Amino acid sequence: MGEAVSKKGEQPSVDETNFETLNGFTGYHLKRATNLMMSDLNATLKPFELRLLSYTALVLIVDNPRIRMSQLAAAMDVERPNMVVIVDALESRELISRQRFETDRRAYALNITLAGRRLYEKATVAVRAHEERLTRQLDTQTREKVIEAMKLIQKIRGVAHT
Amino acid sequence: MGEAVSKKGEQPSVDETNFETLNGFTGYHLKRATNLMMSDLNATLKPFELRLLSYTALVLIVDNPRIRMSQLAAAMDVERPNMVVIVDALESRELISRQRFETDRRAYALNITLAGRRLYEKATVAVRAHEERLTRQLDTQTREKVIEAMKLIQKIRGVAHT
DNA sequence: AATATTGGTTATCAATCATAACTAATTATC
DNA sequence: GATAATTAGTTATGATTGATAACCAATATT
Repeated sequence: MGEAVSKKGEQPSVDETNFETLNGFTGYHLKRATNLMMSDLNATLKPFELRLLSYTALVLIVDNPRIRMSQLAAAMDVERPNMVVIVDALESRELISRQRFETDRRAYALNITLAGRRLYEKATVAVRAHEERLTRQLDTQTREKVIEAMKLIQKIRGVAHT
Repeated sequence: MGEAVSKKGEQPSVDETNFETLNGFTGYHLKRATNLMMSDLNATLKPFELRLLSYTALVLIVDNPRIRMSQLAAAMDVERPNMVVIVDALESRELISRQRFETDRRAYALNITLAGRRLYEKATVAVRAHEERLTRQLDTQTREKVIEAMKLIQKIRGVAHT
């Protein structure tokens, strides 16, 4: 990206790219920073054989014992069919357990297993380090301000629509 | 979405999801806000039959007359083969033109056409409105601070690696 | 001149994400 | 209390996106 080497003195100076217009867009910067963070996060999770979505599922199951698959899917903004694959993978590694609800025998109660909790703990240490690494250059106040701003953006109802 | 309720003495209380841990992560908020913005942006661009990447290509070609495809691909962090499809589509709509370089006859100089510029202008008005709509709740100072923060994050060299 | 490299292309493949349709169980309706 | 409608989870499938390998033509390197 970005910094190109000034090779030769050609006429149209083909070597440097002008990002003028894009630089004016908040969304542009947001997307690029997010891409970087997500890529780094995935690399961070790889040693645990977790990916963004499977780790997120783990976290939500830890924080929400006996959560249902559909609730988890809604919380993660993932289609239910895709949630099945994620949950299947976690269960086959015995990181979580499925248990029928007695009150509603269609649904499963998802719970973390002991192994799951251990992996969660270790992965979360790594994730916090990753977060610290990538936001180190921001002072605490800035970090909070950024989070507040992101929350405000999320409050918007999609105005333009599909 | 959900505010966590730590009500006690209830049953599983399946209705509210606890996002405690995720809420502590900057990357989580960044990703959600970005997803929302990108989704809204795509909806914004749809009337112009443009998508994130094709619009970005248009912008960069406007700002960088005679840019090469490979330079464009590098600027957009897109693999060259995928760049071809984007450029093909724009060219077949006669929004841009390909022209061989005399100095290097392997490469194409990409230029905006008149129709391309007109579409660019219209689309950019819509994009600016979209930006304004989604960041209206942030005062100017906050907006700048956010952009600065995103730039800082992008400065980081990916520490964890593939 | 022979070789390596670069710009662009084609074909292909893997990963991601969404949709339709199905079952079993529950809830709603009459 | 039977029937219809809805919900939870699942299966199969399809569309879209993004990445890789191999190739041709032109330039650069030695």
